[in-house]
Amino acid sequence: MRFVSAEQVAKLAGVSRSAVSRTFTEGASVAPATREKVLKAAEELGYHVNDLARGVLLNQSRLVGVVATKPEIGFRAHLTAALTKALIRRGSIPVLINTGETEEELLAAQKMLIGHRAEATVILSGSPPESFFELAQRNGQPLVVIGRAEPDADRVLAGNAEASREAAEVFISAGRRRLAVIGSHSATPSIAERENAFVAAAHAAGCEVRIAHGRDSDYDGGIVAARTLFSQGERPDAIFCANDLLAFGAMDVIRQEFSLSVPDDVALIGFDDVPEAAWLSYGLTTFRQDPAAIAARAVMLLDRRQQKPDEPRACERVIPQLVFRKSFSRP
Amino acid sequence: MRFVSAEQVAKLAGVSRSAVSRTFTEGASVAPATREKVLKAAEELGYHVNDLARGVLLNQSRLVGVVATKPEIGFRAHLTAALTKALIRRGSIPVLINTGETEEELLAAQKMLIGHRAEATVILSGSPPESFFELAQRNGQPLVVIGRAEPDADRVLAGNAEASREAAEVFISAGRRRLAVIGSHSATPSIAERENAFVAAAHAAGCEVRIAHGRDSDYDGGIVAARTLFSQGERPDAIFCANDLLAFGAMDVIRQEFSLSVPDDVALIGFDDVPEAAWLSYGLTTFRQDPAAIAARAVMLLDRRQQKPDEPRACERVIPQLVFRKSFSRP
DNA sequence: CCAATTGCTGCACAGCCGTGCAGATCGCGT
DNA sequence: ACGCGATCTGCACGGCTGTGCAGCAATTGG
Repeated sequence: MRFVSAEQVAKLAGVSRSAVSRTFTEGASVAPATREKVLKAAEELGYHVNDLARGVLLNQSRLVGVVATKPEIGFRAHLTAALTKALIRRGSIPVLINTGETEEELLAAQKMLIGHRAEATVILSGSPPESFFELAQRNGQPLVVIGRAEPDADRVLAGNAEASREAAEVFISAGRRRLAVIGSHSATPSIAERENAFVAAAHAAGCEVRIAHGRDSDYDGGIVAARTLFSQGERPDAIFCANDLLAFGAMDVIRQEFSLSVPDDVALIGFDDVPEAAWLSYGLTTFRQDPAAIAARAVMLLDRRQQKPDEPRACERVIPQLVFRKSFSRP
Repeated sequence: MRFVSAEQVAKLAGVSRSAVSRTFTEGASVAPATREKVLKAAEELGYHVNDLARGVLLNQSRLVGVVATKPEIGFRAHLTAALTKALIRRGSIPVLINTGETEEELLAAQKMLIGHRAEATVILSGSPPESFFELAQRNGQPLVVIGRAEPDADRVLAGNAEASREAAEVFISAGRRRLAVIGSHSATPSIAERENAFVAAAHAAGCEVRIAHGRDSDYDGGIVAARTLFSQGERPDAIFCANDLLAFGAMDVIRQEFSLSVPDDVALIGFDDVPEAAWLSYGLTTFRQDPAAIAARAVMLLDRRQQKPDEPRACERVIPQLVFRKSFSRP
């Protein structure tokens, strides 16, 4: 199987190979007539520029790595989808690196990206080892990190701290005093930040906060965290969950296992506003994060970095907005 | 920014460039001693084989396109994740083509894949236009289609018909007679097949079936379909939903808006067994599809096709299995 | 000790493209 | 008619790699 080469197109069109190349190169100088001839011949033969060869020459491809653990879960799924779509619109080729549990797989994938001279890498989640950043640095791979304060890379951050503080405030001003927060043992930096900021804000207002952790930041995590909160100690009347999945698990346990009412007995606030939050069974009050907006910022940072490689690291902020639903009404 | 080239490694190691190339080429003949020298020099300089140049020569890259619409939704999210993981394990580079709504975007993405000499393309969903298959065919791009009986490509199919028939049978043998099925107007081939097979099986058993459609095959689709089913005409006592999301929407409407009981008043069976099906609020009886198994079959087909390009098209089947939960108990 | 085989190595070429440079063509003003 | 500038074209080079082929050293067998 051989692909059509520019040589063949040139021959058919009766021009030199350079003319063909220039026809398909942005901003090159070709006479409209030859351009026309070339395009016709290319169409006839089914010619496609060999981006590999082009990449060899320019020493860069249009690949952009998207690194995520469990990209099928919760908000990350939406973020991944939004990001790939934005990248395609930009003319890039999104490579989804679904890093399993092992570090080797991640590093192997990174080497593939470097081998293919990827343009940049976007990190959605997971905590890559130091060597990851080192390798990227060493090979001039621009990095964009989402939701994590990595100082050596451009980053897009959500206002986790601000939002979490707001959660504490609205709970307290609604008269709730027995606060709790649900996080996880395998917390990403975002999850941890939300938990800590909530606790700090509550303390600042003179409120104690019970803390419960699931194993992961998912539905099951919410289940076990809520069970511990309600089976021992003083029962909370307001819980801030570090993401929506945790909140769904908690809500189900509260209602079904402890027969308590949400929001009357217990108020709940989640984070992310995944579509399930609006489902009739849940009606979760939560902080909305717009995946498309975050993706757009990430792409913007990419563009900036490509145009001015030596600019200092930048940081974009996206502010989550509290959406009120049934699980906790506006005070 | 220049990357390290084999030339430089060769110089440092005191060997020819060929030796370097052979060191990094599977199955090439190099003396252990030189190999060692080369590896050491490569390590020191931070050398990575330029896969682009390699690709130019071999006329192929290790990119594999993964085409999906709305890859963040429901079962597709899990399938996408499983597939990318399997591809990475295989040493391929998964490129996630998130086709927006427009056909142009899809075709543009396909051209990028061809331009980069992608090894193959896997289609998860969506209905690519005829020209898509034509272009792939013309450029020798192997195609693997999941969940769709495209005759011109290798394919992985779920036993939609068998499962749907089973759904009808268990409903009927449990004494349910007022059957209904929920599908969608923008049905994928899988969704349509499930709907049709269920209706056919019920008819064969002498049962009428009411049919309701949502706009899309998602939660909102289930909502509107259930509303039409219960606000007019004879109310069904058993509903087969073409996927789990439709079932969740239907279940919420049945319980919350019509105050009926699931499964006492209405039994529900879904399809896919996404994790939400096991959530306490739903407990959905549904057909399990294992994303990892499907992904493994797809990768197997890829391997086969690469080794024997002229083999006739193959078709792998994966059988979904009915998982009983609260929404409908085993008769 | 010599011949034959084996195992490596380096040369040179092929694979496909973008682009600087020099030459060719063309239009235009005088 | 002629000179000049502008526009386009083709040549040749460079970018990085894999591999056939011939040569070389080393090992083995007699």
